[in-house]
Amino acid sequence: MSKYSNKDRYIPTDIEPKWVKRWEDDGIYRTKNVVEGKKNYFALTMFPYPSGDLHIGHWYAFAPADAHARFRRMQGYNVMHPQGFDSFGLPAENAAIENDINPSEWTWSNINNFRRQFRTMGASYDWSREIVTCSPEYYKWNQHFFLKFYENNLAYRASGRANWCPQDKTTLANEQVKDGRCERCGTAVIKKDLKQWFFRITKYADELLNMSKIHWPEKIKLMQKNWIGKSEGVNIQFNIDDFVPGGTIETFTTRIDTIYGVTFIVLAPEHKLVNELVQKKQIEAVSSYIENTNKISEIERTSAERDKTGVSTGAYAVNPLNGEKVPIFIGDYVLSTYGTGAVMGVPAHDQRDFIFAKKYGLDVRIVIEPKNWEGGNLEEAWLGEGLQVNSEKFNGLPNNVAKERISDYIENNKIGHRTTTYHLRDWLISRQRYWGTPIPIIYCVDCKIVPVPEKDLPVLLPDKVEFNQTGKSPLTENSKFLNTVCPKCDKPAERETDTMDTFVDSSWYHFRFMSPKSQFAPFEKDQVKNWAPVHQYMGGAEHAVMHLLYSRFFTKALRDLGYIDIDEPYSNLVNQGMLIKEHKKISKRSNPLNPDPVIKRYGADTLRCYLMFLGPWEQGGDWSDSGINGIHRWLNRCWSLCLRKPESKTNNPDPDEEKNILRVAHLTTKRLIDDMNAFKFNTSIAAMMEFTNELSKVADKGTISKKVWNECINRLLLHLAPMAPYISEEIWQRLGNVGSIHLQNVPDYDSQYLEIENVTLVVQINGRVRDQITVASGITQEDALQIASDSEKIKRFIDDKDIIKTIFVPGRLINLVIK
RNA sequence: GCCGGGGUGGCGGAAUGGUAUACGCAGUGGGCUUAAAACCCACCGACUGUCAAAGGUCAUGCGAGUUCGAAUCUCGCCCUCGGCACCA
Repeated sequence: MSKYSNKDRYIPTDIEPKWVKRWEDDGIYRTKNVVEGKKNYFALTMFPYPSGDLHIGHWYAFAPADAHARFRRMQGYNVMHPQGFDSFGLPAENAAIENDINPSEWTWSNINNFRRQFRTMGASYDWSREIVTCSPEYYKWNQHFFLKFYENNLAYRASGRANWCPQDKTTLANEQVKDGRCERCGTAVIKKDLKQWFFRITKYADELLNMSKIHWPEKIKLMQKNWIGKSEGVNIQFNIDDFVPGGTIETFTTRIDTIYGVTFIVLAPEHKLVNELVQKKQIEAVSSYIENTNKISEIERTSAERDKTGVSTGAYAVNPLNGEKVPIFIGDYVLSTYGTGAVMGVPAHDQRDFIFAKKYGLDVRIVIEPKNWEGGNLEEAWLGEGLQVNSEKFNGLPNNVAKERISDYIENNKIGHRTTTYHLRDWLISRQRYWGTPIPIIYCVDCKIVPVPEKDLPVLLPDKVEFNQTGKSPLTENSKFLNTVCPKCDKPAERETDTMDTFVDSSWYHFRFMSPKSQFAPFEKDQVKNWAPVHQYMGGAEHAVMHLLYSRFFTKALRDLGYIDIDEPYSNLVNQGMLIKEHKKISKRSNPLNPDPVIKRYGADTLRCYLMFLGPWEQGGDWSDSGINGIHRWLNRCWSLCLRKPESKTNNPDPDEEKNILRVAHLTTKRLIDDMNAFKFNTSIAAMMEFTNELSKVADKGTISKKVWNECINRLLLHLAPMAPYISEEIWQRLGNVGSIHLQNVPDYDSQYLEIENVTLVVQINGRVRDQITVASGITQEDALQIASDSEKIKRFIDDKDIIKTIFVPGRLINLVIK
């Protein structure tokens, strides 16, 4: 028989389920919209897609975020920390195709599973605010916004070459193509000509570049800036009247100062003037070149390492500044989607043009004088600054001055104009898939594009469809859905069968949490006033130029449509890093890490704390199977330390020991508050461990009074509560406290306790530590020098030497510079 | 190629101009136990030194520099992990 009954031991599996139920019954995490005397604080994590199970990556994202939200709650904020499910999307549909199950059933069963597993985690979510994007109550509002966007020219339908994923059989937005591959499945993306729906995000390109109102990691802001890719330059027209009567080729350049160095023009093979320009003897070469271009993959085509190729059209264009005729080529290194789809070739000052010119024996004419140039040929393009040469009346000007003068000249003579181009494209939202929000549009032979009237929303997604994988939306084959009547003329008409990109769902979900049950509006204005913008957003960096960009766009669009009056969705953003295991990526097959056995063995508190302890959250961490033992041992120590029998405490305290333990206690509080504010969970826990180590040292010595001891224990528990909600609550209750620990306030520190009488001063000789002396903390430099030079260890060094300088850092060190 | 994060004991990591290696893991020795687990105590960068110590030297990717003093600041490299990449 064990000395202790189970009642006295820390058995996580006994206490954890009990508290989940109790917290839920008492509704302690239910958030009121307004609480007198408290500031609102909206803590949000990027909501999950409900795949099979809540895996360790979810835990790593959500548990520390929950601890932070709990910490803010205990600091006295009225915290809303909601959770929901981003539940439209391909996996459900793919599961349906593979296993012949209904996507809706599959999704809802996963959601139920997630709900259960989230409860195990002990997160402080307000489940009464849960939202599920695949429910009609939610996606109705996607449709509503679509219609508003359409009315206000923020949504439009256009045909063009769209990114197409042959595996997922749908189009993709530019942001969802990474390295020429589908961001989801990694399949090489091809181009397909299709009529698609777009959101006009480019309207906000400039405003999206302004990030003065968001406190986000520099990295994310930079990624967005690069993605938007603003560049200022000039569109200039080259006359091609000899070949196309009255025609011109417009090229975009950021280097108009190099206009006199143009020795050729290159058009993208898709450029609309190619057919008109191509000369008889070049027809065959040009068409076979275009054919080849269409054959190669997008990855290959956009690879920078690839040879630059092209073919002459046989036509010439006239440089409007010097009247020179230059040959026109087509080449696939010129992209039809950027600028005007045509570039002026300046081999002397652009490396790509240089390579192209060398390959096809074209002239290289220097117009900006390179540094140390002696008139010889170039080995590579000169990209630096310099004075204009070979540039007629602009000769001798610094090129950045010439840039402005030449631009003025071009505008005055109406041969072109200053312009700005962006890498950012409009957001393609059509998806040829079933499991998403139906786009609320009807096509009528007479009335053309007709929006579904607001009163007919939601356009419900039909329950049953056939998955024939034709590359068209499965809704196309559901005649009941497809066939309808025109709302305008009542004649038979057809519905749009594409569904929306699921990033539409997540672009405004944070607003829905504010009034999740609202039936007559997507969200209530009053609640937006109470809660927006999200004070603290937390999630992975992989969404930098997808969700986080779309969401900012949506906020600005909704503002302009009068729904809200804020400019940004998320004021503060923190990205967690990646969790790896024993130096390798975690993978279901090769390096698995399933949370379930961990919880069974150690409990959720241990798992939560270990995830926070194993490294700095923002940088990611390395899980070790043995490392978790340390956290479990520590929680066990906390348990026995806090629940010691009162007999072991003394009535004859030692004032010095008490002073010291109170100093450590208050120092722990200071460290904890600072570290939690900075999301440094690892050092927060280390601080608490040091505190428990100190408490252990004095626990049996009988030098601490009951009063001081209890003060320390309470302080420890209140700091532990956000990280380990179960064990702290259990101990709190066993100690006879009334009310949940999670409704208490975090104690502050009192700096009077931090002061100490004596400090250890390091004595250095020439910057090297030679001794340590204990002195009064307020000691003067003179006294410190006296004590230091009396020390035997120091005497050895300074005998027969001169002290030429003394550096004194109060409370830290005294450094003697000797010669 | 460009942009960003990072490189510290056997391992995860701490310290952002002032005692490098906090905290934890692993390891070693001891206690408790019939035994094991658990738990408790002590030690734990390398080299040198000693019966033991005291002490000394070296060490934060590499090389220079600034400073009384550098993991921390500056310059130049190397490695690694992310992101972007023919954007005219």
